[in-house]
Amino acid sequence: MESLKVLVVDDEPNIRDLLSASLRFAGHQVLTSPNGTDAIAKIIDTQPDIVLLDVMLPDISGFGVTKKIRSMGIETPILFLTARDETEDKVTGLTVGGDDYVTKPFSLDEIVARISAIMRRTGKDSDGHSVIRVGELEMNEDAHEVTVKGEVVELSPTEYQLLRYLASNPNRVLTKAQILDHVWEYDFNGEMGIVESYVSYLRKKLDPLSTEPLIITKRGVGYMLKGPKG
Amino acid sequence: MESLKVLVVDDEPNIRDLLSASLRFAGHQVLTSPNGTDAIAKIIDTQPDIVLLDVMLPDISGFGVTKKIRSMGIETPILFLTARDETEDKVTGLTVGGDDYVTKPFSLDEIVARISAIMRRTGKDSDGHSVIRVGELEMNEDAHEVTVKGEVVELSPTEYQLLRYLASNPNRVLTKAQILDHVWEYDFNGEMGIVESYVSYLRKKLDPLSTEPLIITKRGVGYMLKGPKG
DNA sequence: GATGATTCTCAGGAATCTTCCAGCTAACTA
DNA sequence: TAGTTAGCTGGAAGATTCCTGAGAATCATC
Repeated sequence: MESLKVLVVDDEPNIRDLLSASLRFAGHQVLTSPNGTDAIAKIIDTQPDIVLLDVMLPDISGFGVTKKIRSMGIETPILFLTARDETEDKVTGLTVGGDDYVTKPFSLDEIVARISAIMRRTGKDSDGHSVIRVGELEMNEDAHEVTVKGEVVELSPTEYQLLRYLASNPNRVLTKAQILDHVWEYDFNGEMGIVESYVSYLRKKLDPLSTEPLIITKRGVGYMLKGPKG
Repeated sequence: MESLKVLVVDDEPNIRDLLSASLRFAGHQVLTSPNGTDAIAKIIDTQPDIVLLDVMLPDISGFGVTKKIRSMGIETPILFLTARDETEDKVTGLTVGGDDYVTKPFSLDEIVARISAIMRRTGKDSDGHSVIRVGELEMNEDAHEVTVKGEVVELSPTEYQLLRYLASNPNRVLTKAQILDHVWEYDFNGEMGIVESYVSYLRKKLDPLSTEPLIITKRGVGYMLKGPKG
């Protein structure tokens, strides 16, 4: 995906920092805003490509911000951030345009994936293919379907996210800490052993279908998904 | 359907926003108008392909707007938006031309379907196929008839709309939130469990006739209607 | 009104997924 | 080679998600 101008709106500095660091690293230009009024001003002023918008803000709610900017004819797609317990009834009507939502606590990979999906749907992403291909592995993001040499592999949500993170960084060693930070929700406070478990699950499902092991262990460093080139 | 120029006339900003977001996302060009006089001016000025016209407007009623523009020889088809409690008598006689009406609160899928139907009838939609085909499933939009391998399946209105939304997006996972936003009326504030119920109803009716399950559950993500390609 | 279809909610249970643990194996080091 | 460390994997408990039958409420039709 090409570089985007992203506006992050959240009153918690931790969340803002987390998201900006991650998105900057992904090559995007990031602006932040701590409340609704400031967000509206920044949206008008800087015209971002996408807005990550917390629903619960100290002054105007995320919905209020949306109404305001939409009434001004600004069509910037929005990814709402909502607490898990306030979703259900309040969320209706959010997914009609190009908009979408994720529940807190989220994982960073989730955010990146949703941004890609929105950009793809709104047609603003030029190289928008929804299929990740690494060697014999193929991930169809629309259908959420994974195949190895054409054979379909059924994965659980976490297995899918882990594989997507690995497949998005082929031929590059990712430490367990990195994997934990990207794939698991940001408030997860378990041990890194869980990454080992899920790598094991993935191997058990993927390796029987592939000609050579897909996920390589770099002892003392981390894991790497081997692609055709490297 | 090719891109249309749509004029949305309603005094409630929420409704205008909802409709414009949805129609813009569907690839149409959208203009909005908050009252009757402004609407008449915009219709004359911009010559839209279709008008979504609220019957209850602050100044001139939707009927008044229609009379006015018809008297000027403008034949633009109109989709009326009426409150449910407005008597049927008032509405009958509206649909004389290519016109049609939906009652508030409507579902977005309903609106999109009605627009397609009008465009088909007035012959302005070139590639207007009224049959949706996905694998063994066939939905005839004109006859409102569903068949699996040629066998007719009787569906309730909601079941039909749900299936149409799924069939319009084959091989693509749709979240329960998306389904709720598109298939159910916009003021529905129940739980997402209702989607599960209706998927269950559909499966009970469709699966006995098909060779393989049509609706796939992607656990933790949503539902998908599986087509022949994927 | 009465009957039947339809919509919607709810709750029990089934299936699946997540997480942790513990014992084991493989790899490195001295 | 033996000791040490890192990584692998089966098992199990607990949580989550999904399915579905039952029933109340509403709507349509005669």
